[in-house]
Amino acid sequence: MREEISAYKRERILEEAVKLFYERGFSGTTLDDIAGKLGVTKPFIYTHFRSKVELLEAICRPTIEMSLGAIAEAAQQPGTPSERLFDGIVTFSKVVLQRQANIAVYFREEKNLSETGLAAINALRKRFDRVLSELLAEGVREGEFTIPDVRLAALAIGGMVSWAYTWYQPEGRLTIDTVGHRLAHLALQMAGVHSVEQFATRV
Amino acid sequence: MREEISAYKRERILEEAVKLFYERGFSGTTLDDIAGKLGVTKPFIYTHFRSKVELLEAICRPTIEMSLGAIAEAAQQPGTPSERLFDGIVTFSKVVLQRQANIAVYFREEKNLSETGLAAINALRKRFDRVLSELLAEGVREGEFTIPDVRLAALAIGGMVSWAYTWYQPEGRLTIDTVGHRLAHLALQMAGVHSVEQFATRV
DNA sequence: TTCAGAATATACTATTCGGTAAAAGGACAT
DNA sequence: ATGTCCTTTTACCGAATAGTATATTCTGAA
Repeated sequence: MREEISAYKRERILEEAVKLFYERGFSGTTLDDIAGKLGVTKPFIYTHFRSKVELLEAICRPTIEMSLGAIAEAAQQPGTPSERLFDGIVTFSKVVLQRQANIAVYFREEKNLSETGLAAINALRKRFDRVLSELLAEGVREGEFTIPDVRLAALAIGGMVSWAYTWYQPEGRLTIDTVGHRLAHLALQMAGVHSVEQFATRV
Repeated sequence: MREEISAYKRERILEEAVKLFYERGFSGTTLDDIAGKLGVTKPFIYTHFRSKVELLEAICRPTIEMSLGAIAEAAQQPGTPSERLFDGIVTFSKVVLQRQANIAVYFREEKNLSETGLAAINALRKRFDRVLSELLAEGVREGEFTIPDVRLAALAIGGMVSWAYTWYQPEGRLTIDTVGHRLAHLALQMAGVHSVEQFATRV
């Protein structure tokens, strides 16, 4: 019970912090700013986080973990490589767009992470690239994909999706699901899949 | 003569600034750091730039202008849409990778720009997206491309290429030209071009 | 040699802001 | 009511650093 309340407060701090970091940047946001928006004071934040940088890590790390999780889970699902790639990109896109602010803060403020925090996150990203490359390679082996450079293609697909944090507008013409499906579709085209049409309305 | 020397010094400052901003971030870099690396003092920098933010703008703006220029020039060249898209992506990739640090600093430190500086750059980016979208639309009209959502495809292609600043390693296995050609190739696949092979060794 | 004017440095200010020690407030059991 | 423990605040420090006012040095002309 006590823990639940504490966890809730922690979440509220994170929510406000990511919002402000997203709008004004990490160094453009004061701990007093965050506290002020929450109607509390700065030392209150220090009862939940050791430092400003730890706050940043708490924003970035779980989000990158979710990104990796999205691809990794889809990759080990049953189904053809095309199906798994499609589903993986859809769910990965969902993470990127639902947690747009977290993703943006991570990519922008990476340099402000602690050395250990950055190392941990970098390891996750490496795994992300490996899982995606492996999935592409499997598709090539099974004759579904035509990809001259699998590692580069993985980076290209990952980039295409990650990049969405820079342009997606929640109030715009496209829903998160729509963007996810269209990006997944484009990923299959990049992979040289012939019968892409069948995925048009999938999931 | 006086002006040339002054321009040269200005360039040296910019060179060192972009390097340090790239390595340590904008707010992680002191004007004294930059001056120190150059063997001069802080007020010296102020004889060439009004403020730290102006320095940042001088790093970002010309680079974004070059990106736009790369696509815009290729788009109005003679040739089929496929050829123009291919060439445009190759030269755009070149800008991104040759000016990797500038691009990275821009995307990371955008929030630190002045309101007017940001507005100017945003206008350039809008034009970039429009030019690329228009090129894709033309390819669709002429039957070369198959693209359900042209605007989204433009963002996807732009993102795929821009993203390269996050992973490209100048000392790595791939040259800038190689990456450019492979990304252009992937862009054509995304656009649904059938005979992509003919572009494999183009340029 | 001297003297203007440009180029560059020294030395300083004012402020912002992450972090903390110590006090106050509040809930709850007895 | 009172004492205890947990939560939150008040009040403060010290370091960092963008920007500047003033001094100095250099250069090239006369």
